Amino acid sequence: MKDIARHAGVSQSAVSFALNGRPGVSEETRDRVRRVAEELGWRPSTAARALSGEGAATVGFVLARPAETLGVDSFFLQLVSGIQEVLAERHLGLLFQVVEDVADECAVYRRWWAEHRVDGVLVVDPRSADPRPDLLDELGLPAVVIGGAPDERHPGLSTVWADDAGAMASVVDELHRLGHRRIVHIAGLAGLAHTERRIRTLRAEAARRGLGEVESVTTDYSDAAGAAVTRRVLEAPAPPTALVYDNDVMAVAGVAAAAELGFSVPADVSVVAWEDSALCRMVKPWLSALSRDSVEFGRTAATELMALLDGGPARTVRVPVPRLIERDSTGVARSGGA
Amino acid sequence: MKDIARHAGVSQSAVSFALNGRPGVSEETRDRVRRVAEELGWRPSTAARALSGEGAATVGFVLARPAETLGVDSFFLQLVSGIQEVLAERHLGLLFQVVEDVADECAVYRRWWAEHRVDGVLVVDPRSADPRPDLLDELGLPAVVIGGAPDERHPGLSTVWADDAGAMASVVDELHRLGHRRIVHIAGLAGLAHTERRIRTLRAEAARRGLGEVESVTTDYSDAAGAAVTRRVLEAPAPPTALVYDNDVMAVAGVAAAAELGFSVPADVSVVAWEDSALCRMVKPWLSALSRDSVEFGRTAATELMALLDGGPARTVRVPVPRLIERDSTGVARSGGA
DNA sequence: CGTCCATCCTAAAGCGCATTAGTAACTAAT
DNA sequence: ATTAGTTACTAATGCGCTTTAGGATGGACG
Repeated sequence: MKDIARHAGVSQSAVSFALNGRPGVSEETRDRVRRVAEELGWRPSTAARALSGEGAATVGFVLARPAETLGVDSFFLQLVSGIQEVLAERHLGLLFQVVEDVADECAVYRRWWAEHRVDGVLVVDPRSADPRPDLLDELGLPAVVIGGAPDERHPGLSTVWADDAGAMASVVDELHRLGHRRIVHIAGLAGLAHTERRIRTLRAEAARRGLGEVESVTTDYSDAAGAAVTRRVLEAPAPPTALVYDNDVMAVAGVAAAAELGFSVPADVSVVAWEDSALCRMVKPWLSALSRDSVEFGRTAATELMALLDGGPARTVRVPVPRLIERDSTGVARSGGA
Repeated sequence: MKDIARHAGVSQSAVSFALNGRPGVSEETRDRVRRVAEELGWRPSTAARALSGEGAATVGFVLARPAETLGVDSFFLQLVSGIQEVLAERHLGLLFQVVEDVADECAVYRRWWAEHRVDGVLVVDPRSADPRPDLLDELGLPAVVIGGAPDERHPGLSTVWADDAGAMASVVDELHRLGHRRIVHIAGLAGLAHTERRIRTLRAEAARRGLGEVESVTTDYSDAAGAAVTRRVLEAPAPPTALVYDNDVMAVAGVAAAAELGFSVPADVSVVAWEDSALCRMVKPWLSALSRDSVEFGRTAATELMALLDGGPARTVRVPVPRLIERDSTGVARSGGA
């Protein structure tokens, strides 16, 4: 900046005013300064900017997952990709960290906050008794919770969520229409907010329709868990005629497990995967799946965070309800399903 | 820090010396300062540190992939996870960015450099005529190239690589032993260095053994491409008896495509996937695959980068050769394979 | 007893930017 | 012609830290 000032024949402050669109310099000077800056390939030092109170031009994203669990999961990469798209427009950086659990995640937030490393964070995998919103409130760190339910207890946090309840209802609706009466839900991690929301909704919808046996089994999202639970429920005395899996990986593993037990899909048992991906079209039969646009989800979340950073109010935004794509793994229930 | 100085009854400089392990303060004072800092929950402001010449305490990682391509790929997430593990020990941040292509990637490096945002970068997917090493050399940005071949033209860059040539040789070896003579390699992206290395090695190994027909077809790593190429080569007059896929996704899609054409695996055609993952055990038959430890790969790369940041010399490190895990998709060639 | 050197510490400068207070020139109002 | 107001700029300060250049004290040594 000193160089620019010299080349343009003005003071450093004038340069600062000119480049930041602040009043106090003539349009003519502003243009000249801009040109010189361009020529010299100047870019503001984020460190200096941050130090003089402008914020770090960075947002944080923590993924709390044991390293081994980071398997075949397209969701997060797509989410991040969408986030980036929006952040890049403003040249905001994304500080990314993978940790073991939520406690570590909180520690990371504290550190980032103390070190003034980030201006805000994106929180994923909200839980039922989640310490993170409280912490972020306490730290005053702007944050967007991705995938949480609207939360009135933390008016400072924005929320971007998909309507799992509506999606689950549509699945139950369709399965009921196809004659299914015994549905088992192979759910995700027990603590997660959306897992519990799906479980509650399934129960409610089943009750509303007078379906007898619905069951939700929580898992760790792994293919192994998907296969194991599938075997267990299909070997029970009165096996279900429909299985709803909370992710694509478990659904695929489940179909394989069912086949081994002599169950054919969809003749003997229908399968729905929550989360559509290439995976769903890589197995036979192609899996019916709940599809949503994860990239767009990320875009929305990032947009909300930027609004928050600009001083806007916290908001709760709902992305479109995941839509059930019917492929070949769902069909009319065997023997009336009763 | 001012607070600490006041509480401890010393000057700010003394505090700085004490906390950074610099000489110039007594052990007693050092301890006292440390205690006070602890009590006050002090953490250095990275911005201030960076501004006074200490570096940004951050390394960069750019993934040049169109958003849609970010599908079912466990490799990168695992790699990043390994990287993090090492960086976290030193409280180094990871600035992550997804861009469309290499040109954009270069632009990101330039920006990060100009903004003093990162102390070094990790480069993935090296290409055959890659502009990045030159750029990084020019900028003087410490960098580790992940997955490249040793490169004497850029003595400033460290390289961490897996021996694709050795791995490919072992695959050809095994397939040859099983009686296969016609092998098709469904390769990855044409420009990538490791793609070309694998193609060259396949050709060389085939020639060495007098195998006639080997072919490598480059793709975009997608399931669609995997299926399409598989159909094409299997419908040819003299179809191959063995298929080597450059990733797990294409292999799975390929097996499905083969089945549709009436080819049974491994009776009619053997399949090897380059990259082992849960996916390989989610289809029938389980896929034989080249397995490597991607998390460890990430750890190694991060370790090398830190060595570079500490002023160490650039090095070339080879991680263990991927090992062929034989499962159920490989077998003796049909009708002698000839 | 004075000199020299360590040791332990302080004062002050500087990193690159934003910002506030201040100045000079010029215009409009009294 | 004096004052107030406006515009276009400059000087100077501070953000939180590191680092360099001293300053004070005390012990060893001639």
